[in-house]
Amino acid sequence: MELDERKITILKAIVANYLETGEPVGSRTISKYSDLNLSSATIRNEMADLEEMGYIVQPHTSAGRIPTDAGYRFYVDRLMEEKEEVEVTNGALLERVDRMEVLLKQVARVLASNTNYATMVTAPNYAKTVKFIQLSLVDSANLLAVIVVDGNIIKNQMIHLNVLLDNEDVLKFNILLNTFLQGASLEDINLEMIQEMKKQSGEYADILDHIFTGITDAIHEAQEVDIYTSGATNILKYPELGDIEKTTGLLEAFEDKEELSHMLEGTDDSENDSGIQIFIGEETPVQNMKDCSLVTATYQMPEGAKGKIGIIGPKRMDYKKVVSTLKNLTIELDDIFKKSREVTSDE
Amino acid sequence: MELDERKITILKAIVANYLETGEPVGSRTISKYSDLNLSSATIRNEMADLEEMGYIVQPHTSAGRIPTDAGYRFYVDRLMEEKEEVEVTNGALLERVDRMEVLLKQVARVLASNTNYATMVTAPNYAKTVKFIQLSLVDSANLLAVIVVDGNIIKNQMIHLNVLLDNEDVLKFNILLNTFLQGASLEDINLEMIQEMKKQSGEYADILDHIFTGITDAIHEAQEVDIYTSGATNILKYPELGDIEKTTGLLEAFEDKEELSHMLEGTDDSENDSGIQIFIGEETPVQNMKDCSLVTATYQMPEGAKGKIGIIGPKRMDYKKVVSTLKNLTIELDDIFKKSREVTSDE
DNA sequence: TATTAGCACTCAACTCTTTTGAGTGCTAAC
DNA sequence: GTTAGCACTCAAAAGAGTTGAGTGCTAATA
Repeated sequence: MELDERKITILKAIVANYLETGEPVGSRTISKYSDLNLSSATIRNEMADLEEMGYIVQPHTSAGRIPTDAGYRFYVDRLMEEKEEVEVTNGALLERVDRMEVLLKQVARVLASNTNYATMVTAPNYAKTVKFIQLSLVDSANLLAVIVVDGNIIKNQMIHLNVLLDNEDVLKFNILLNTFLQGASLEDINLEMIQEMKKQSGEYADILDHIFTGITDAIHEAQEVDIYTSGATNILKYPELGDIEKTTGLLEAFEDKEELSHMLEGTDDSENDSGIQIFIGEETPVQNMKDCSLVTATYQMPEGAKGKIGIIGPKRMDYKKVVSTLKNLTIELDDIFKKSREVTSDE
Repeated sequence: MELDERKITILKAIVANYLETGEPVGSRTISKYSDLNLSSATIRNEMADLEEMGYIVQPHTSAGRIPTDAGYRFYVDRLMEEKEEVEVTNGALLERVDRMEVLLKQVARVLASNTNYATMVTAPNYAKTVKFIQLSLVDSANLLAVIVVDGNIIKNQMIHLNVLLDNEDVLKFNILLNTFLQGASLEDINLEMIQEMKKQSGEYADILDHIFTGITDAIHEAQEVDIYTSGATNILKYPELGDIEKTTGLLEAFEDKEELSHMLEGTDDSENDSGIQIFIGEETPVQNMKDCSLVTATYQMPEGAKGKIGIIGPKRMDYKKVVSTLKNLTIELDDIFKKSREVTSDE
């Protein structure tokens, strides 16, 4: 059987209507709604064909049709023309904020309240190299290590001492650490390097051990992907997601930040020029989301670092709106990062 | 009417039974369950009295009784004998962790999975004074401000420069800042102080402005109470919380970290020696929780700083278990802090 | 040959009624 | 003061009927 022009028109009408109403779509509705001027009987015949081809199903005999995953997929890939007008919200969407963390939290929050879906945003993942490292003596027992990695991500580590150091000692350590570590990527810092540093530090080798533990801790932490979520409760607004168990599962998945960030990082955006990916139902990378759709976008910083934005909603989410919102948002983000770079001038 | 011994026994039996089953308790159940050896008719008479006194109600005629808020309150205050045996989980409950943040997250998580309620933990709130402040030149355009406040809470702020500074300038600033700010409580830092510093800084007054904005930002942030939550989805396990709307409201309240931490900080623990407080139904400080109970505990650090732990569950939560778990937990926390203090020696 | 009108059929959802059973309050007897 | 007994209540479950949107099929139509 062939998917001719008319069948496509009908499929599109069905999906569009279902996205709007959430109710199974009947033949008579299409007969009136579309400008095909066909009787409901003809539509019925076509619908039977579309069902056979796997694009739509009936929830039960004598009900209208709803799209299958394949139906949504076809709609998203081929039928959905995006809203081309730029959103009015643009510009006012985000206040300018300096701290990355605050900015991303806000992105998640604004996006959730704009779309009424659950949202998540990961911090950009750099190929992290150490840019600056400094130890300071806070008091006689505590040494503070501050590590700045590429992209101005700052990590602190308080190191407890059981020997007395004076400021001169600390200065020496600082020189030693910076000589070795500045510009090193986090993977470069291995046992060998540590051994070498210990050798050069002479009498302070023991303390260095202590310090190193602190620093590697901080580095590990810097490597973890931060993720911010918002709008979890929006999930409850879509009762078609079914029973409480499913909802619970979803919310649990949404609470598990680690799994979420892995999931987002795992999405591959290489082949898609806009950086936007849509996962429908079973296509989602996490079992608990198989009754939902996931839309992800990638934003990019001037340094090349990338972060992800994700939206989880029901399969009948407003894909058009979500995609266009995400596009605008990534553009705006790119803009903010570019501007903030101009202000700070070059490195 | 008087609340005699027998009425108390019956009330206790009713509450205990309802906590266990979640079903309204009938007279026949009590007649068999308790060792009073009274017929159900007698129990019925007593129950009518208890209802009149406001301790129990019938959800509808011809149903058994359930406790009112007053009934729960009486049970909690007078009838509940705590489990005195120490929990087996004690000791293994928490791995030792160095970073406060990680530790508290774990507390929330462990507590949620142990109790099956929603949990939250605030970071200890210090009377914060500046302990150490340092500016460092990360590169020509970026100045990093590191501020350590009492209790070794560290805040960073990256300050973008549009003038060139050399290391000597930075050193001057550092001396200036530390002279003025070290030991100052966060409230002390006011306009007057800033004016005075500007005067002394001479030609750099403009830059200082810039720097100050950064520092006050960081200080503000340090004053915010951090809060960690876990087990939000446990709320969905108790359908007696009623319709989806209530549940949504609850979950939303639970997502709003700011409101939550205000709420917890607002609970007054002065008159209770164990530091544990129980809020039942309407007693809870937040409207959305009026169908739940909230149990809070206070833990204490050797420096005197206090933090709160909160548990939200249905009114028919297992108060005994929750209270004893919280007691053990705060003891264990106190222990961890004491130990970590011993190791780091004194300040 | 494609389209359509017409009709019998299906089935979830709704309403209305009946049944069930746990639980009560009251009264009279112990 | 306690209890047996009984009539009464009412939510919840089960059943019966009604409705209406929607279908598939067939025969007539363009």
